[in-house]
Amino acid sequence: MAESVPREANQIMSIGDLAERTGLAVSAIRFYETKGLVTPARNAGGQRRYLRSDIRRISFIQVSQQLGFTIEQIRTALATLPASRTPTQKDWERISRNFRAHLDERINCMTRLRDYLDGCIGCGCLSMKKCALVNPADGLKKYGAGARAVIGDKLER
Amino acid sequence: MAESVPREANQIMSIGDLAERTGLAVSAIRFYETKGLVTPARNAGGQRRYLRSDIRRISFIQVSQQLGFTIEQIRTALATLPASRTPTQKDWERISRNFRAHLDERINCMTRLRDYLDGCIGCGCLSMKKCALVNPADGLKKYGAGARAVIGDKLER
DNA sequence: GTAATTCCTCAACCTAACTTGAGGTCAAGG
DNA sequence: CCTTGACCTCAAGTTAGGTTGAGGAATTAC
Repeated sequence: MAESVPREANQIMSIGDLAERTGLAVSAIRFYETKGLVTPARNAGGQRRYLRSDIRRISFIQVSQQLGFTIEQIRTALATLPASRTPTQKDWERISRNFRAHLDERINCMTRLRDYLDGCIGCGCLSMKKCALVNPADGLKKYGAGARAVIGDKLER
Repeated sequence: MAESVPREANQIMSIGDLAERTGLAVSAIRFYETKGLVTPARNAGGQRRYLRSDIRRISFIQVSQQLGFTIEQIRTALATLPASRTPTQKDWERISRNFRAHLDERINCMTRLRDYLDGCIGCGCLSMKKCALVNPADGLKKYGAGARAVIGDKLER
């Protein structure tokens, strides 16, 4: 009896609904919640209830992940969204622009690397000094404990 | 007394030497060995002995990692090098070209994504259908158990 | 010749980003 | 009402790419 109005019409979804809408696993959505990326309301029985606007939020997370951003970076970006009201298109545009800048940087970095590749790996010197491989901007990857050692100028000969 | 000739002059290095030359941690080089990326000889005492050509091999691994290739992809690439002789410049060029192709693909993918970004996240539709975000070529990332679910065409409305 | 390095192996630990499973509750349909 | 499926929490497992540490042997430096 807790919810008399049909959820769908009321723009309110269960976690299963949201999962189906976004293509994410239910467990992943819960995981994102533990990381502070979404904060759904709860109904009387303690079950999560999402708004339709959360679809966009989750989708943003998905896209960002595909672009290689970490959960933490995404969390930071989402934190700039207004908490008091449903984010507007302008809000999303702002975040989008910001991420695009990061993306531009990464594309430039990869392009530079690609252009150096033959002169680098192919040439027989493999000199990292020229390679500009030194600590690529916001790191394509950063696993493991501690920061990845910077590739310095101590190669070959 | 096992090694009378100075190692350096003999083009033979200890793991520590190689680590210093490449900027990698000793532990990382050993790790790469467990993954089949390098297979150094051993001296009488059981210590690893590397050739000068291994510097290039290790460097290639470093570069490839920075470019976002997985250990397995790198292993596969290195496996195409001749085992019987020291790889020539031609050998490295061939691998390099191959990797460059992958890199091109990734750059294209990211560029496409970047160009869609505003029309995607910013526009208010966030339609993944148009985003081409579906399973980016050779995967920017692939963590966790099992393959990442493909972002299908089931978004928003 | 011996002390200080360096190296060896093997097992355990680390982070990121999730998934899986156990044991139990909630909600919707008939 | 009561069964079935969706949800809940919490703990443990997974993969990639390594690092850290213990306990012991080999080299190098003086």
